[in-house]
Amino acid sequence: MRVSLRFAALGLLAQHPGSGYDLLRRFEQSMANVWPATQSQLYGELNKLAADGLIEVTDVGPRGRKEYQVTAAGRTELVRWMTHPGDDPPHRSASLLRVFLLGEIPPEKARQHLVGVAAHAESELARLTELRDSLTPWGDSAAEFFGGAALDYGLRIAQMEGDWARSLVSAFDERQTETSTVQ
Amino acid sequence: MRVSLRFAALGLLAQHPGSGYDLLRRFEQSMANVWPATQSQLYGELNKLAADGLIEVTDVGPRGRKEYQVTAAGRTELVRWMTHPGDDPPHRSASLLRVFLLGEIPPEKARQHLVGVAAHAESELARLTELRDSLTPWGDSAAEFFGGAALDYGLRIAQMEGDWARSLVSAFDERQTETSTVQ
DNA sequence: AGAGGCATGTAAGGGGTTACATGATTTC
DNA sequence: GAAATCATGTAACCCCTTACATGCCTCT
Repeated sequence: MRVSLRFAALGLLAQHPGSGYDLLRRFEQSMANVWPATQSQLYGELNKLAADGLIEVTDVGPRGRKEYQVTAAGRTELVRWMTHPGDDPPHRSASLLRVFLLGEIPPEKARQHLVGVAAHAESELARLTELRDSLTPWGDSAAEFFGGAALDYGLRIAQMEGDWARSLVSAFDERQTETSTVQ
Repeated sequence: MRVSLRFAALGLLAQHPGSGYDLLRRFEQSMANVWPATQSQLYGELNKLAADGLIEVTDVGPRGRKEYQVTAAGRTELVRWMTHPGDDPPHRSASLLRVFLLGEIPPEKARQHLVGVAAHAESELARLTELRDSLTPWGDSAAEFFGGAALDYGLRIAQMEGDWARSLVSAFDERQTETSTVQ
């Protein structure tokens, strides 16, 4: 059983109970960079989780609002998933695919693309740095600690991607001058 | 129109014509780390690409083998996709999701998991280093250059992930001693 | 009374995986 | 002749996205 939105939702509910609507906003805010989810999908998954007994409705409020809470079975299942990796969906990166195929387009455009990748990495780095600095520095719960760790991962990726793209542009330019002088 | 296997297949065919069967092996070998694809999906996509006129059958061999080749329209479409990013599927990382939710499992298990992440990064680094060193060093075509660049990206990711996981373990240990002494 | 937010749901379609199915050709 | 490999395809199922649909509650 693959399924990761399942565990994303289960995990967020484990951090704090709430309704689908509540959860949706938490997906948009804290989790958007790790595991984005749409409204439609989320409601469906919550019903499945409830049907499987991993979460339960503890209260029904105005407008049919359902307050969800993780059950004991749900916690067990969450721990099981978290401590048993190996069944994750494979990584796919469209941006890396582009680079892989960059030899198939005119060199000029290829170079241009790489410069764009570097620029994008820099803006991501800026965005995430700003996000980190805007975070409440007094938070020291476990959830905030690991949320910060995930953010740090993003920052390191952005940094690395910028370094990589810039070094690639250099290597590309060297390569181009080489081949043109050989001819 | 999202669709990336489409362009992965189109791009590989642009590098070199061949049959679905040929392509499948190239997916398993050179492209497995960038954009994995299954046999089933690939044959379906090739038929769609042919129906859309982006590739064409140039020859039919034994066992109904179809030799495919990229058309002019296909090249145009490939260049368009590569130079116009922005419609890529969102990034989802199950392993990062696990870290994000690590506060929901017992600290001991959380730490254990992080150590495992560091170990995995190290073995990935070793695997990719070996792969790089086994590559034909005399290759200097554009495709090989950019293939090497993609591989370098993977190496940098592995390196970064190891650094990150190790620093996280340190921070986690500090945090644990802090809270235990405060009590 | 109307606007905006709260709250949940369904339907259609695309992309991906697994499993099943079939047959031709080459190799030993 | 048997086994391995070549070669393509179909069917069922799951995950995700977009769009549509519906109604309630609060605030002004």
